[in-house]
Amino acid sequence: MVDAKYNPTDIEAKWYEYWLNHNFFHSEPDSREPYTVVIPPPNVTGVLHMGHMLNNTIQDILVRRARQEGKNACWVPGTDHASIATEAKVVNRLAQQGIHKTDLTREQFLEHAWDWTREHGGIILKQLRKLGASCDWDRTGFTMDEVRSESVIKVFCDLYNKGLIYRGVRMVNWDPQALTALSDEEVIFKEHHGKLYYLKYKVEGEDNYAIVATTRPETIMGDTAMCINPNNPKTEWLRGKKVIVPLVNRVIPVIEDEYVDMEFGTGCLKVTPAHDVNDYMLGEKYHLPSIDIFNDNGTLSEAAGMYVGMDRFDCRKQIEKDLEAAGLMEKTEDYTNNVGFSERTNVPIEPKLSMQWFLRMEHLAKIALDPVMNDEIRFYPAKYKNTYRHWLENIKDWCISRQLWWGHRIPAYYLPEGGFVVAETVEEALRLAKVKTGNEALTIDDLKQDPDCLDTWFSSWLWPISLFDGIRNPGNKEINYYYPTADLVTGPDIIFFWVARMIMAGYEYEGKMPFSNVYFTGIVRDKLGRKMSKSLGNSPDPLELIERFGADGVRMGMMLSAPAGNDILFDESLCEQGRNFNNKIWNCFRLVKGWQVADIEQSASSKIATEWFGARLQQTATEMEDQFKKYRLSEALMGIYHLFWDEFSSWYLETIKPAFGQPIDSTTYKLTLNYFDQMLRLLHPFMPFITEELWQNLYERKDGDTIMYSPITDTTSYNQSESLLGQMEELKLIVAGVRNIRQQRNIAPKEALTLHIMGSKTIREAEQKILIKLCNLSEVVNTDKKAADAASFIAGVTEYSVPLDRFVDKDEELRKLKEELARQEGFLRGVMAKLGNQRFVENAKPEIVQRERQKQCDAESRIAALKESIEGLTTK
RNA sequence: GGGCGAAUAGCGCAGUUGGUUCAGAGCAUCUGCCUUACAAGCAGAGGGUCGGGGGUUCGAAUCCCUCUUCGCCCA
Repeated sequence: MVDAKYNPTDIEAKWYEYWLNHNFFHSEPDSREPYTVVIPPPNVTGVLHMGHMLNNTIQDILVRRARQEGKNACWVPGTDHASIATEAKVVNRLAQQGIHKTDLTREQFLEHAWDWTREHGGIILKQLRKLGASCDWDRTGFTMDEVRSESVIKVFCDLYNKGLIYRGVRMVNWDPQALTALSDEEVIFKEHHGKLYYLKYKVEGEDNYAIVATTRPETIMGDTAMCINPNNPKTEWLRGKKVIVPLVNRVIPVIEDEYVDMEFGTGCLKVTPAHDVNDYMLGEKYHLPSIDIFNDNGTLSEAAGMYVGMDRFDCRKQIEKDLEAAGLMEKTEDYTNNVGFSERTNVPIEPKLSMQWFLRMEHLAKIALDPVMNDEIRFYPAKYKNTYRHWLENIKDWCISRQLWWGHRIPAYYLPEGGFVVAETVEEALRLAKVKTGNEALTIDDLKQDPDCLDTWFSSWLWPISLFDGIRNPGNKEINYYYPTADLVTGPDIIFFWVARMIMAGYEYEGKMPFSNVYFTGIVRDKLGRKMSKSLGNSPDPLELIERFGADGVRMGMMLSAPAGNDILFDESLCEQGRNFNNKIWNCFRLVKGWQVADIEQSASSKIATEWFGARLQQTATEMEDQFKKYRLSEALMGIYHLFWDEFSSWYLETIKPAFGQPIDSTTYKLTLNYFDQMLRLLHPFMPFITEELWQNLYERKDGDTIMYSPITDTTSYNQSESLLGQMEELKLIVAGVRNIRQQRNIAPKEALTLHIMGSKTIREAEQKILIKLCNLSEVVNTDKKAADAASFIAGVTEYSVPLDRFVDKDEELRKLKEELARQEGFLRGVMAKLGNQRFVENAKPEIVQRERQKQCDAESRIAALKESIEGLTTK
């Protein structure tokens, strides 16, 4: 223990291994109160980014704190299979090897996907260990492992049998790159700067044109009607007519519907039922034909009849030219609109009619709304309740099928004679098929399983249940013990994707909420407020940060300015602050453990200091308890930070510190170690490594001891000694006053000063000793008469002065006194105005009025003292 | 276009039911210090009238209205 600087690297590795070797993170059901957290599963092949750092630091803090509170804490880690993202990566890798996905069988492709998962999988979980995450690694789950997969299939069948899952043709969000449908939640709307094209539709049998404004001229091949608003006088002339689609020369009817926005464009809307959600609804309503002009990959299909095989955006450019050449384009305008992009592949979504599986949401939304609205499940911050309600009240059915192979294959089996059955196994499917068809000759080979797989979120929503095998084995020991989980820590961006759906699944399958509290973290941004992204290159490498500042330092950096729900503007200097704090703790430890201890009597000043700090520590512990309850983690951290650095290091240690070469009395020493121990425990959830290191070295410990299971300070018996705390605060003010005088007059710390206490104020001798020590005073004297050349200050309601002789600058002193006098008089005027207001005295609560009278009293005595001093200086 | 939220010190934030000198702590800034644990440190200082306007009240950062600006979600 000689290093003047704290070196985290070795220490962190050492203790993490120690914790693992002793199985300290592992939980089994027992008689203690459970405290369960399930990790928001990151993508199995992802790598750690700053968002994970924040999120997992918070979880670890909560879990470690719960452990110290004597709960049976269980933090279950795991990953999800990230259907689209992983499949895309595997497809890319195959492409580099010259292999096309369609060249492979499903089984061959999945073998490649599993290879990929084995190669890249779980890196992120290893990285979390560097952060100090105290996950129960034995319980690591994966959405595609056996337990989770069977759970997903079982739930699908169950919901199907309940009539909540159906198959149907709907307009879905199609990702032409990933070649799959997406749910509404996976579409991100972005501003797109494009053009508004004004196309000329010739009116059949007339020499007139109707003008249609559109952002997507390439879809005209799919037009099957033109629509006007029946209330619009400008378009009235088109009523009942037919128009001719430009270039295509198809004759389409003009229909009328109030849906059309009269203000937009020309008031004429082209209707393309196959390629626009709203047009689709019009198509349904008026029984319009639907012409699907796109292939799955976004190129023009045979049905378009023109531009076949051309990409949709190339086609837009080409058709613009062709329309102009044909004189059918009136004009174009610059136009900005919102276009949906795929969350995963970032290509523009193509609305597409297709056959998909859907989950009805009405029932699930209903059971999920109330628990949040009535605070059975609490959101932090609570403002997200509104967002949540709004979504649930406007919910649409969930498209759960994906045209992918990497995922849980939909357990629907099509029959040779049409129709299908849904079953957990193919054997069961065959049985059902025989019943359904009455055909006993059917074999498994006759059944064709649906090729699609399920949305990844369809497995994630079961996570808090499936991790404890509650779907396959309802009522098992683990699910009974660990469910519902306590806290969920996640980002508000997945409130619909995940949080809401977990609540639905929780009530549907367990009849209980999946968690009691949801802590929504902010988004980690750079210090300019930009989102961290690979393309901007503004995201630091978390592991490199840990190398530079230590995991504890980075954890503290993340927490320092991360109140729940607020974005954090990440700046490395925050980690630096964390590292500095570690260093401070380290050096305090060196100081304290370096003392010689002797069996001598405790000094009166040390007695006061130890009593004061004991009360102060209790106070902070109590405040932290309250802040943890409110999930105000940054404030809890700030509380212990302030206690350790300012109160303990700067005040307490300076007060009890023995003179150079002198030993410390054993009473004070023992208490100091005890305080140190208690503070390390309070700090441990935030900074697990350094606290374990120092805790282990504070006293003799034996193998198997750990701070992880050391209870935090018990505050139940806390009897906050107001007077003890108040007295010390007053002493601090006096010390600050003297130091200020030194500073302003440039008096060296070595120069001993005298302190005069004016008036009748008495300071106990032990307290005087503290003043003498901290201010380097030669003596403290009570006096009525102030020395002529003295600097003075007011602490509380008492005036103190320091005779200065040669140091004093009389004019400067006078100026300061007068300034202070003016301030006090102004304050008194305010108070008097209040007290002079009869309505205040009559209406305000008595204690408020009393408080004002006290203020008046204090101000008057301060003013008197100041006047006296001014007079002393001027008359001399 | 619909909904939600925010605006307090240079910066990012706290401020519970209106009432203690209620305008706060952190970082940053400035000044002086290598004082025998720590310069990754010690000691001290300055800085905002609470986005603008109006109202309720004895009293408003806090409640109401309005305007402005910004953010998020949804369409």
